[in-house]
Amino acid sequence: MDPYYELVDGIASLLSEATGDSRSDLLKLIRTSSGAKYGDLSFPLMRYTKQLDVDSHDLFSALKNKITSNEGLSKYISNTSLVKGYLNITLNEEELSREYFGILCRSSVKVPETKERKTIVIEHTSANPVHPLHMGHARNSSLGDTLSRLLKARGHSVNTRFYVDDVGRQSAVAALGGMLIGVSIRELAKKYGVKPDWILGYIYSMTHLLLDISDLTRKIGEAGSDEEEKDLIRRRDDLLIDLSRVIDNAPKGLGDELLEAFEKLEEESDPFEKLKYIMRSYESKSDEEIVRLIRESVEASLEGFRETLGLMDVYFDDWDWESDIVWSGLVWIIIDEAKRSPHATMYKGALALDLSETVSSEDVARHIELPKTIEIPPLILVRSDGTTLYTTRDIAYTIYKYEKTGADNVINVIGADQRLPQIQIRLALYTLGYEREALNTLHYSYEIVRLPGERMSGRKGRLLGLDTVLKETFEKALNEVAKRNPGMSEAEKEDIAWKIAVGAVRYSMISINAMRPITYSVDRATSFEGSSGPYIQYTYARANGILRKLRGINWENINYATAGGPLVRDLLLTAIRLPYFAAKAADDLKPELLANYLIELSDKFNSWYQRDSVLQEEDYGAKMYKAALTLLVKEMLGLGMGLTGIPLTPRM
RNA sequence: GGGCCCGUGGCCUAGCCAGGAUAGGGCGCCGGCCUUCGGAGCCGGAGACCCCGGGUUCAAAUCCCGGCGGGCCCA
Repeated sequence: MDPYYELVDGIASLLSEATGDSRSDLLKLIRTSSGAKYGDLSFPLMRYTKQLDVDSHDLFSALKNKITSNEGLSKYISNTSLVKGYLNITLNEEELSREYFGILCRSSVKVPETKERKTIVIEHTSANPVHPLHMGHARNSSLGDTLSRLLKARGHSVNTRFYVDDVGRQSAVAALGGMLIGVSIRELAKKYGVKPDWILGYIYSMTHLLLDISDLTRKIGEAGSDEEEKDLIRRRDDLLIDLSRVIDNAPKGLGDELLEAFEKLEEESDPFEKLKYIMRSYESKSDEEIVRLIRESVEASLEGFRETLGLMDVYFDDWDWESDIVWSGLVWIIIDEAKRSPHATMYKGALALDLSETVSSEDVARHIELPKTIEIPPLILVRSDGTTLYTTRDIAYTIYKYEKTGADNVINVIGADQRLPQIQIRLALYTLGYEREALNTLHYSYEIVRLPGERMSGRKGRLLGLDTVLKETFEKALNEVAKRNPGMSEAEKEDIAWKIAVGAVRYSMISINAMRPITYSVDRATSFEGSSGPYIQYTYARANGILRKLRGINWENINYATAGGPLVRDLLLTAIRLPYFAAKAADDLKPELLANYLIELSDKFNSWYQRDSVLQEEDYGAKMYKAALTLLVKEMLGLGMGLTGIPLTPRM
């Protein structure tokens, strides 16, 4: 276990005994002020002097007694004082140094494991295969992957899943486009030298626009009034502009191929009938050729996703195809259960589930964040034409996740714009008797990533691709690395530049509270200075550089009195708190806590380092202390970087 | 029209859930630090009615109510 974590936890226990409040409540009240001015740990007594009706001096001495008479705790504490109503605890830096240096010498630093281990499914990214990944997905992946790393480190058993959205109109549109060109996505990718997910993205956007344009052209012919006709023509012109932009962005020749084939299709048959046929036969798995076509093109796109996510160091345990959930019959089992349910109803002519009773249940109100007064309309499960809705498939999928893994909790990392349907899904689960699944499923929502001025739209070809951002950042990083390391091999420079690019992007995505919308600025997110991933990586590299030159630490000859220097002491205490904050970041599902802490630790190391030389230290024992402290910082930074997916950079 | 989220120096952001001691950082701006443990850094400075108005409290950036502004969702 982690000594600092144990120490704070132990103090909270003692305070709990004295005040009668729970240990976890008191844990929240203990402040870890890093400025040594007010003590290293402080606890406001005011609320309890009133609550317990005691004098603050009496309360203070009682608490002080409890703490100092506890042997396990008191050895780490050098002083307790009462200042302005606060109980201030000063930690014993020498004792803590000994403890942590001992850990470094024997093994390695770790996140303290929880006593309540759980099996947790994290579904994240789950991007639609018809668009290449954009910066919104980068936020999703970075959050989801960091949460999974944190929870694993905390001792939970974590299973990560990607839900492949291959059922519905969008993949059918993409398939239609692919069908028209008549060459597989993989071959097109090879032919044009472009990643398959981008090829499919272009084909989807173009086909989608061609369909809309075709539809408008028909409507223009049938327009009843001049006014209506004008409006339709204007709308069509807009789409034509969008189309020409997408064609310009796509590899040269691809647009022409598709345009030609689409015109031929329009002459020969109705594209919309064709599309409907594709949709229906895929969902019912009735046409082998269609199934093969969609599966193949989606799989090709996923290959592109894996390549990008691999660069980001994001991997999944399982890939679930939406079509498999449909074909397995699970969706229809749910629909049957719904039909038999007393809450079954008809809404707008379709089978729906009445959620009103569930909404008013107290059990639900405690676990699911419901809007205050909103009326939740009945949830439609099957369209009047017999096809299912994605929410219905999502209900089945949620149940599937629990069945497949025996999970205690499911965390779905999904954009905040999906809030309402996500609430409906959980309410529907509860209504159908899947209470456990409903109450233990969390929608981990995050706000959108916007481009300055507009929303990203894959359909219109307006998106900032993750591949594009990574490549740009990589180029910028490579330039910097080359400047600083003229003698280094190209391969090593590139390897380092990729690490920097990933560090920059991942940090920029997790360091900001998920509820805050991000207006994306390439400059800011790919900055290598100030609060940034590369700043942390740079600090790590510097610490590593010192250790490389030191060639080993003599653990027997450390002068622990060195711990008393103000900069050294502050750095030490900041370093040893990292596992504690990592545990908190995991428990609160707040990666940004750890990201910010890594910056704080880096700041303190850099300040110290600038003023207090390790290698030039003349006193041997002091030099060894500083060496061990440098190693401690390096190990703590490395631990935190590993948890946030910021690649380790021994050199850069 | 209704619901959800956000509002902290010019810009970005931490703190808000769990009220408590001079509101932390970063970018940008101004002035310093390369006879070297890596300047992607360090030191110093200017810059904040914590969106507004009420309320609760010994104490409010933080909690409650009412506005305003922006985003998202539903209609």
